Amino acid sequence: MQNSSPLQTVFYSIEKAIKEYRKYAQVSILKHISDITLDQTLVLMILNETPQITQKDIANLLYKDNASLTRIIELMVKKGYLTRKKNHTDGRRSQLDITEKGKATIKKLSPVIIQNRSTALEGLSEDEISQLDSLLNKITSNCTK
Amino acid sequence: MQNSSPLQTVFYSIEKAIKEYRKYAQVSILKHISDITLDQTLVLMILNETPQITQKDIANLLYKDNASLTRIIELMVKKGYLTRKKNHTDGRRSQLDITEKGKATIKKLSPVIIQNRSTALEGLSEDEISQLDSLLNKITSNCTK
DNA sequence: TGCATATAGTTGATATATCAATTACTTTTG
DNA sequence: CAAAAGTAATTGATATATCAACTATATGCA
Repeated sequence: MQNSSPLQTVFYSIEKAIKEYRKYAQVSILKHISDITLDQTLVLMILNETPQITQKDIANLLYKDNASLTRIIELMVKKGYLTRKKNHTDGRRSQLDITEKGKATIKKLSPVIIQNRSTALEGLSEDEISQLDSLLNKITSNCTK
Repeated sequence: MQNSSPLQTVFYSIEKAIKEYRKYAQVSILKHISDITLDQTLVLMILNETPQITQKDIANLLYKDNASLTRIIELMVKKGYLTRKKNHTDGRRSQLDITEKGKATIKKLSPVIIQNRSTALEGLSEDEISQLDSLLNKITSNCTK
């Protein structure tokens, strides 16, 4: 890795892989629902599994900034996927609830997401996937300590 | 991989790794130069190696949209890292030239970028890095065909 | 209790991502 | 050569990323 060229490093491969996956996933989502993004879909799925979760924790799960989450949620409320009100026991929190439209969307898109992932991982064995995961986690940990 | 949970997939590890790397790299760049981003630095380095390159090709190298590149270049011109004029032989192209400020920046930041990468890859063998690369490329190829 | 500190979320400013439409120019081809 | 097709870059619109400052509320501890 003593290549001083700005390119040809594994970081470009990482960028490329995640961008192509996101692009592919977005296109495949849009074949079913025309006004939702991949991230918004993931927010729906997370809320569906963990209804009491805070925006902060959703942000952490998706590796997003709180500010980004605020705006993503805003759009989702505006488009009728969610409602937002204050939490009774803790006035700082928002209580996010999935609307009927949101529920229908989850039903429609969950299998799409699963299918996308499995397409993207075609030809990789379980061992390879777990090694990939572990190598990536090493990089993450090198960058965060 | 038959987990229907939106989380716990390798895609999150990919996102996380690249985001943490970019964050780490950006912080380390800002210790040396206060008004430049990682992407802008990479544009400088690419231009330095390939002075005649088009914006389109820079965009392809960095996996960015042409529109993004236009705006990144705009900011770099505004901040005095580059100049832009029309190419004589092909009027559609821009001729981008690195200013003295840009050259000084490359000199200062090239070793920083290399150091960042090597820190991020600490503890990974060459074999592991090339396996990581190859697994990521499989994902990319699954998503693009 | 009462203040310091911590936490959840918002807002502003700026940078980037993405798609579609458009401009300006070039190349191809009939 | 002229029209058609292709290419490089820009622009507009919208979504997201990121940092810093801020608001509102909650909690810890003297």
